[in-house]
Amino acid sequence: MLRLHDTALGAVTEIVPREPGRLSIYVCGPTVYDVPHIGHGRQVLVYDILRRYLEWLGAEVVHVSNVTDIDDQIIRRAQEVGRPPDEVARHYEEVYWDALDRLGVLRPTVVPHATEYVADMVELIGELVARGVAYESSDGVYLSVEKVDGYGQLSHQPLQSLRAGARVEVDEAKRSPVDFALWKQAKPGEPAWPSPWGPGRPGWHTECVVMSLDLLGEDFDLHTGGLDLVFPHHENERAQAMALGRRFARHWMHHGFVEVAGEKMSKSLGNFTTLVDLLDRTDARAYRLLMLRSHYRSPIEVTPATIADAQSGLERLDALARRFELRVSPSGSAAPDPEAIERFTEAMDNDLDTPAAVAVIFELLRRANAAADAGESEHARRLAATVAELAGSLGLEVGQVGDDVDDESAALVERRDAARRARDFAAADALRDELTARGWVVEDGPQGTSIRR
RNA sequence: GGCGGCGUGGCCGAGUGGUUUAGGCAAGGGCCUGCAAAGCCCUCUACCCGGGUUCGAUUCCCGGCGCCGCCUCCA
Repeated sequence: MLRLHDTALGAVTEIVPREPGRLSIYVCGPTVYDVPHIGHGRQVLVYDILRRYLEWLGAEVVHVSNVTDIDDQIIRRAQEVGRPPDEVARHYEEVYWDALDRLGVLRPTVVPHATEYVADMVELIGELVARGVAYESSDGVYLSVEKVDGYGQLSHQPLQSLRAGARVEVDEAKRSPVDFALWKQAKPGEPAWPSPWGPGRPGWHTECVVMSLDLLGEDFDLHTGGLDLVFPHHENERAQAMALGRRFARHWMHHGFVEVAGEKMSKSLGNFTTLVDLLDRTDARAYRLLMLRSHYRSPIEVTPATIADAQSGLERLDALARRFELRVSPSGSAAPDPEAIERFTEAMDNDLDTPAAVAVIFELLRRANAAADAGESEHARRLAATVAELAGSLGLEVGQVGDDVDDESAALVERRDAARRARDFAAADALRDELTARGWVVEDGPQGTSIRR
């Protein structure tokens, strides 16, 4: 049974789904005003790994992830580049999905957009106003945080401590500095939708409430996002649902940050690498393995050194796949090792302890090679198949398609084999150098020379 | 100031009140190989500091030091 760290609870707890065998998950998606950085890459990998693992266990996963396509940042960016906001949003959303496809991340089951839900949001805000929890002000509508019992319980920030927080800006329009905007009246030139409070746009915290409840229903299983969304975003979502007396997420899960030199990577610090840049120079699987090797709640350093480290590990997996001619295939092709499967699921069930799960995979890898060296081919095959099965359950595909060998290189391989048969090692070494110069890695096996990139 | 987290071997990174060890990368030695590569075997073996609890603490408690995150832009 899967156990996860629940942010509201502050502890690891058993995840009991609303409906047995069916997990409803809402993942806070991107605001599409800029290119995604590798921190976003970590986010989507964390939830891709969770989803794939659940599906591998046999659960049905309904994975909803929103796109915020109207927001202050998008408007600002649109003004900077002199384009309409919707065009800016469409552009960056396209960049986002392209990057995710390259990362090998599954698309969500449903992708709602904020702009598709404005009418529903207006309705929800209206209910909050009718209940006296929200109020209209000079520039929009705000939620009166004091009126929500239990505000601060998700982030463990008592209201008093928030009031004391010196960073809260005093805003004339708000009755209390901790109140937050549900509806923002449009300034001239800004995109606007009709509402009882004048033309404008919804505040950020409302869309996820409306969309998650609409697509997953009350009491859905899991709401997730980055640690920085705990407060205020998720706290404020929760406040709206509670103010309406609607059951919201059963569990909350938050992941840690990608760091650079010990500091959080973020747009505001400007210390980010874009996901596209990373993918241009790194095997996407190496990035996934790098993420898998640390726990999802821990900070992680992404540097050329840590990526190279993961790449080396990945190469061992690929070498195993070559040795056993493994192909990524649906489970069942070879009977996996039950004891290893058990240790693997034990690790994963323990709050997604992927480092321990990866350790199981690498131990199997070593044992598979050792068994093959000892001539125990059946046993070795079984272990190797388990490696492919378990790695695959985390979205780590080993044994991908072979390299296309051009005719000239193939001819060089043949000449090298001939030279080696003739024990003309000087010629064989020269041919190897030639192949190396063409970018091939040359390996001699029992069946002769083989090359790969 | 409030709340939360972290400090493990050359590096990354799990975990545990003691007895057998995470795992990966790197390094060194060996086996294999015509030489390599790949693979296997071996070695390097640690828990920030001080106090407490305990027969015994890296693991629990208290204090300290250092680092990080959130406190309404943020994955």
